[in-house]
Amino acid sequence: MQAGFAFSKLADRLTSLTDLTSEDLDLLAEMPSAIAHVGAHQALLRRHDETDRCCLLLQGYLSWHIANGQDGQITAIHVPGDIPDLHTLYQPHAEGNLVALGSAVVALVPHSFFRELSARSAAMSRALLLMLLADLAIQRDWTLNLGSRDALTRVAHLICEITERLQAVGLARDLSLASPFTQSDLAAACGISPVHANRTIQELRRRKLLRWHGKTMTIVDWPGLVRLAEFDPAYLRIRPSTNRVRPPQGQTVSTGVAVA
Amino acid sequence: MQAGFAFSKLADRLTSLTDLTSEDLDLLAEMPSAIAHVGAHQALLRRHDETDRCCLLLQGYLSWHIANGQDGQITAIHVPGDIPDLHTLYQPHAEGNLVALGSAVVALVPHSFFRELSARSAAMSRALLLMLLADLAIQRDWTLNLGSRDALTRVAHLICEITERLQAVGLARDLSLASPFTQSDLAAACGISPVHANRTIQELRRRKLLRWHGKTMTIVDWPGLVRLAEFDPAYLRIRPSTNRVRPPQGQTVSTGVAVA
DNA sequence: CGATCTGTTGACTGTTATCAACTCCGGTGG
DNA sequence: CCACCGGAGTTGATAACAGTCAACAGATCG
Repeated sequence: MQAGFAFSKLADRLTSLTDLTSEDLDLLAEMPSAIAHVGAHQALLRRHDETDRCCLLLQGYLSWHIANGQDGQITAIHVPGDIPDLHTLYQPHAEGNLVALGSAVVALVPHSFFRELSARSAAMSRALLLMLLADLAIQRDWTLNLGSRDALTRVAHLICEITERLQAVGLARDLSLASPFTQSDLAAACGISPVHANRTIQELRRRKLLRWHGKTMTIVDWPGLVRLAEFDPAYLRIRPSTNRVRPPQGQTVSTGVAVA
Repeated sequence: MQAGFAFSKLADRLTSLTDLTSEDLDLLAEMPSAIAHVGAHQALLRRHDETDRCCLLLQGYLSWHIANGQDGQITAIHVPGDIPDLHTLYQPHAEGNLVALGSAVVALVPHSFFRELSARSAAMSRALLLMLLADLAIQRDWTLNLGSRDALTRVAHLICEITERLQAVGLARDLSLASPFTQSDLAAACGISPVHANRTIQELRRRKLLRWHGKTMTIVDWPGLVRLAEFDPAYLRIRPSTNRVRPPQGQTVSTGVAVA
């Protein structure tokens, strides 16, 4: 219903986390935003910057990148519908560089909008909090991934996670996803060297788990990839995609239970 | 002023994050809590458990532990004043096992208390949110640590972090801290094998950076350890410890500026 | 005072990093 | 149109780091 507008992806993401009424979602229509296109490896925010707006990712990927060692470390990857810097609402200070992986499109939304949104709807306030908690759960999972898996399963797990998160906002439904990031980006996210990332991807190809040519990755054997990665999507807390939007409060829906 | 009560450590922790008035802190005095002693490697919460209370850590260390590979992975370590499962207020579901490292003392506090606290004081609500954001920032740093440092600097960095967090709640002021955890615990947190953890600690001892005998660790050369670990405590967002508690609203204090 | 957990050591193996060279591709300017 | 350029991907050789196995020492606790 809101296709084409900046808030559409955000609505998808929020309803993937919690029940929202269409009244709640209508509040998003008032979202003031400036659309910005950002090129590969370009930064939207740098370490120690202070900001008074958030970046709602509409298309592509954003990452938090921290310079350390040879190639630095990517500590988080965000997909469309995410607000990577939502926490700056409360701590306006950036702890790393917010960098695009490949080219991306974002909507710049003033903090004030989210503050008013929270004030006007308790459900939306809760939904934003759930986005932060989802980031925390994902970050825990990255800790697990980097701490206890070898390169092959690490890369496989990351690909599974990104695929699942894309699907939550209606992308990659055919197990085919945009992959504008470089092998070095992938290496920086998995804590391995670029050379080893290359060999790892070759191994995944050799096992006929995925194809990755150009800027598109296709997962050939999803169950096989999930098995290799020991991937359990429970931590993402994404709900099944049917019937996510509830009717406005006041209306009731027959549950089919109270028949008599 | 509130020494001996369960909320004292929580008050220390919250005021390390943000300004709170003594009125705000007085609300904590009404905290209903049951004190529980938990033994080494005992679990307070298991994966997939649902809960309606939080564990406020008073003494010792708690960790989130996930079974994976040989020894599993510790994804987080908490120090006194922390509420490791604060997020269960919004997602009552545990994603890992909440396990004591060494013996610990916790206060079990019903979710309802924190909900009422949030409703009664916006500042306290914000302070609790900042605790969650601090957990997120720490988790990001663990990702950086595991992804881009070798065993020696990884272990050094973790020890620096724990020391700094302890100091924020008035512990380890003399750079001497309780270390009831085993070398295998440390290994599980740093994503290395127990044998290698042992050799790493020996190397830290050999370099005269720390001593660790029995259940006490003493940092011999703090600047040296910080340098080795490339440790920058900024991400912890701990404020300087002087004059943290503001007078109640309504009162004013001479700032020494408006002399007229 | 024996059982068990933790810490320590040595030898060996395996994974991943590093270095350096080369290819391939897309873009750009002559 | 083609030559050139730079970034990305690929390959092989070697080195560094960390894992595994196995044995033993020391501590702790019933």
